[in-house]
Amino acid sequence: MRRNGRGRRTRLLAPFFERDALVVAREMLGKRLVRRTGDGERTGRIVEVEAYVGEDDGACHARWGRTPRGSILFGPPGRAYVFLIYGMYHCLNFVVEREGFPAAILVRAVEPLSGIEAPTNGPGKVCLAFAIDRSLNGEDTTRSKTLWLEEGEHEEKIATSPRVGVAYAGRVWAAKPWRFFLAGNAFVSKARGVTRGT
DNA sequence: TCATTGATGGTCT
DNA sequence: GACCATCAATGAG
Repeated sequence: MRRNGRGRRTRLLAPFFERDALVVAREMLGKRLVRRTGDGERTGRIVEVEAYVGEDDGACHARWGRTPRGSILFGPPGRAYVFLIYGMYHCLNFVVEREGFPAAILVRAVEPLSGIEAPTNGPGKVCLAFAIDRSLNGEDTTRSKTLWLEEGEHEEKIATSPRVGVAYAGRVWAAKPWRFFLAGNAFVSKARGVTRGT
């Protein structure tokens, strides 16, 4: 477990998130996702993410501008963006880049470390296993007592592929290699056709 | 192994 | 009214 000089685990703060989305996406791999509830603490290593970048990105929820749902994306970095998808699952993102520029990193898969009993190899399953729903939308993870990221490492190589489930975004945006995952990690999602990367 | 489908409700034009 | 950053179950080959 990575700890700072006083033996505490090190939380990721605004400067980490307030950078180029693709850089943050890569660096989020291996970091520790922490969720604290009345049931105790659940933690896991992030092994797969996707980047959604700007109003021009045909797959980003900011593509219509500042709609009620997407307004969180325009806010300060480090906040959680949680939305309901297909009427029954939630997706967890971390808002990145400077305030005013809409971008977020989707957490697609996690390797369980503690307190986890359900599978976490997919964005909907991560939210189920970590008890994450829309009540956490807008949560400031740089200060939150219930949801945040901590420092962490990985030795695996980083692989990339197009993002999953965004064919509607058009040829250009759907083809962007903005899915990042740890090559060979058993907890990466089993999305068809895009599980192999470089 | 691969492709297809149903569940289910919020959010968009 | 159509669509969707998902998932598990189903059935064909």
